[in-house]
Amino acid sequence: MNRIASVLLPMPLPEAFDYAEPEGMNLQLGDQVAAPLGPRLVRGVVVGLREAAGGNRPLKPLEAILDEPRLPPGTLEFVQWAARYSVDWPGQPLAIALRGARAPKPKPTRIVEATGVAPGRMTPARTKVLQAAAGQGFGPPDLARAAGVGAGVVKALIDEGVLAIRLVEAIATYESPDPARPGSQLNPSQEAAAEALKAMLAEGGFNVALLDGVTGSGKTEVYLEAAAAALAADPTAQVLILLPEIALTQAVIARVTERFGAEPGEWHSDVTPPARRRVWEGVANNRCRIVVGARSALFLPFPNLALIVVDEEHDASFKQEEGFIYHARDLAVARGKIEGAAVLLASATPSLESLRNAEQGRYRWLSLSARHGQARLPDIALIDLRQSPPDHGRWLSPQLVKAMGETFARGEQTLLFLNRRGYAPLVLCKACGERMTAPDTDSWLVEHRYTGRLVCHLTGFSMPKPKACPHCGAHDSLVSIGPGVERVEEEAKTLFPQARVAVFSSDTVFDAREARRLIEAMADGHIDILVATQAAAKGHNFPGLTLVGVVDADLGLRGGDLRAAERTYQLLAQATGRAGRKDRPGQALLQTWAPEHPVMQALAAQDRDAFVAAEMAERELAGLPPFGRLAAVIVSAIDPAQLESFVQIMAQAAPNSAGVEVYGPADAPLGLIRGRRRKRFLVRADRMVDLSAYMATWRARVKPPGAIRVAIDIDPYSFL
DNA sequence: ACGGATACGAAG
DNA sequence: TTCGTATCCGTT
Repeated sequence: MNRIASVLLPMPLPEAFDYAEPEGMNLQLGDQVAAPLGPRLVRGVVVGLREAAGGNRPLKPLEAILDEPRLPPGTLEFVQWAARYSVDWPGQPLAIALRGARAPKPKPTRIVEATGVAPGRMTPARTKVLQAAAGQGFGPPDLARAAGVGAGVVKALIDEGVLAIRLVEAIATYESPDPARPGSQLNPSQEAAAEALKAMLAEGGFNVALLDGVTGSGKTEVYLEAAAAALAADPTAQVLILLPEIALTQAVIARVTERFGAEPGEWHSDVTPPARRRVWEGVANNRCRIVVGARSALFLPFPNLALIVVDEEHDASFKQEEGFIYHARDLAVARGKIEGAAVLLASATPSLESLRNAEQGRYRWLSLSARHGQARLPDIALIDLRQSPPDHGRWLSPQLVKAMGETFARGEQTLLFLNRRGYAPLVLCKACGERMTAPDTDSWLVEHRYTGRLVCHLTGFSMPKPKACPHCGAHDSLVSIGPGVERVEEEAKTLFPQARVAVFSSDTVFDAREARRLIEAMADGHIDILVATQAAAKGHNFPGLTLVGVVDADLGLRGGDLRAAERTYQLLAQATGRAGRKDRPGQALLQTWAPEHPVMQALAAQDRDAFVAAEMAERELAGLPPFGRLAAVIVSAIDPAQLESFVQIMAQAAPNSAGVEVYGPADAPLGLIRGRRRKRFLVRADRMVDLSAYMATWRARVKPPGAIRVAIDIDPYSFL
C-alpha cells in the first residue's frame, strides 16, 4: 500500500496538494520535492504523509526528492501557523521560508592540485609552486602568490598537465561561535538582567522576557550574554537576532563577531542571492548557529532554535505591509513557542503590547536602569514654535540655531532629526494652486533636489521637475512647500558654512555599506551636523554627539491613527537619547507647535511611565490594542463601480459574532494607489476573540472576481 | 479567417 | 505562480 504525500507549494494556493509517493521514494516530512503541477514541475515541501485509503481519485506521483536540505518540523509548523494567523494561503509564508533555498548556489571555488604527471623540466620557481600546491587548496592566483612566482609559471604547469584545476562546490561553512570568550564588563544592572536571562534559558523551553532599558543602558551586551548562555548549554543550539533596519545589522554583526570569534549569518533584502543560499543552507544543516537579520530571517529553517532576540521590539519596521502581511515581533513569539525557545524582546521604549504582557506577568520584565559608563540622560527642552518661530522660509528656530552654534564652537556634534526624505514634501503652482501628484496615485510628489526629480514615495514613480506648471502652463511658478532633510541640510550649510554637514536618509544611504561608511564618519567625528531621518536615529552610538534637534516634533502626530502618540513618543525618545554618550552631557531640543500635548510633556519630563499610563487608559476605554484586537480589510480594484458593488457584498457577508464590530466600508485615505481604487473595513474585537478565525470565515463567504483584490491585515499599523 | 493581446480559472 | 484556453479585437 502506497502513501499519500501532502505537499505545500510556494504559491497562493488554498491548501497543500496531495500526491502519490512512488514506490521506494521513502519520503520524510520536510523533504523538498519536485511535484508535477499541470504541465510543469514545481518545487514543494512535504507537510503530511498518510497511508492511502482506497477509493480516492488517482493522484499524480511525485517526480523526485530534491537534493536539498529538509525543512525541520518546527519550520513547517511555523509556516502553517503563520498562514492561519495572517489569514493568508500557506504558500505565501512557505515562499518566504524557501527564499534562500531557491537562490543560486555560490560559484564553486577553483583549486589547483598536482596530477602526479612529472614535469618535463624543473626550475626553482616550479619547485616552489609544486611545494605550495601540496598544501591546502589554492586557486591559481593565490597559488602563484603563495609560491612567490608569476602567474605564468602556474599556467604553464597547468597547460603541461602537471597541475589541474578542480572545481569544489562552495559549501556553507561557518566557524563555530565560542561562547567562552570573555564578554564585555557588565555593570551591576546589566549583570542582574543577564543572570535573570541565563536562569530563564537554564529552565529551558518557551519563555518570553522583555528587556526594558533606557537608551545607552547596554542592552546589546546583555542579550549577547544570553546568547552565549544558550550556545554554551547546547553545542547545536542556534540563536536568531532580529533587527528592524538593515542599517543596524553591520554594527550588531561586528559585536557578535567580537564576542564569539565567529561571524554570524547575515540575512536581509540586501544580501545577494548566492550569499543568501549559503546562510539558508548553513542554518538548515546547523553549521550556522547565529543569524543577525531583518524580519524575514524569522522564516529560516532552524533545526534547533534556542533563543530569538527581537531588538528595538517596538519598531514599526517589524511590520511587513505588503504581500504576506505579518508582524515579526508577534510571529517571533509564536515561533519561540513552537520551537520551545526563549524569546527576548529588547527596547528602550517598549510597545504598549509588550508592556501590557509584562505587566500581566506573561513576559518576564527585566529593567536596565543605569546608563552605560558615566553617561547621563540628555536634558530635553521644548521649543514653542508659536513663541519663537523660524524666519520665513527657514525651519530652524533661533533657539535651536543658537544651541547648534555653541555645540559647533565646542567641537561637538549635532544631529538634526526630521523624518522626511527629500527637499520638500509638496510642490505647488503659485499661479493656479495645482499640487503636483503622481498620475495614478493619491499622494503628493516629493521634491528631491539631489536628483532634480519629483518622487512618489509610495510607488516609486518619479519625473524630472517640470519647468512649467503642467496644469496651467505658467513658467517659474512652482514653489516648494515644507521641509525635508535636504532642505534642512541646505539651511544648516547656510547658517554654518564652515561646518561639515551630511544627510542620512534612505536616498543618500542606499545600501548597508554606505550606511556603515556614514555612521563611521559620524562616530569618528568627521561630520559636525548630521541631518537624518529615522534611518539614523536608531541604535547608533556617536560619542561626540551632544545636541539633538528635532525639527518637527509634531510630524508623526498629524496622521492621528491609533498609534500616532505611541510612535511619536518612541521615535523622539530614541532620537533624543542619541545625545550625550560617554562623559559628555547631552541636550535635546524639540521644535513643536503644541508643547502642551501629552507626548511633548512626557518627553520633556522624561516620564515614560506617565505617558504609558495615560495612553493605556485611553486604549482600554476604547477597547483598542493591547486591550482589544484589530484587523483591516483592504479591497482594491481598477474599476470604481465594480469595487463599490463588491464592497457592498462584503459588508453583507460579514459574520455576526459576539465581541466583534465591523466598521466600513470607507474610502481609504489613500484612495488611489497605482491606478487601483481602495476601500477599507476595520474590525475591532475583544481580546479573547479568535480574530483570525473570524476573518477567515468572512473571507470564505465571498468570492472576489479576478479583478478585485482583498487583503486582510491582522493588527494593522498603517491605516492608509 | 487569422494572429496577437488579454482575461480568467485550474492546478492534486 | 504559471499555463492553457476562451475571447476580443484589429488586420488581412
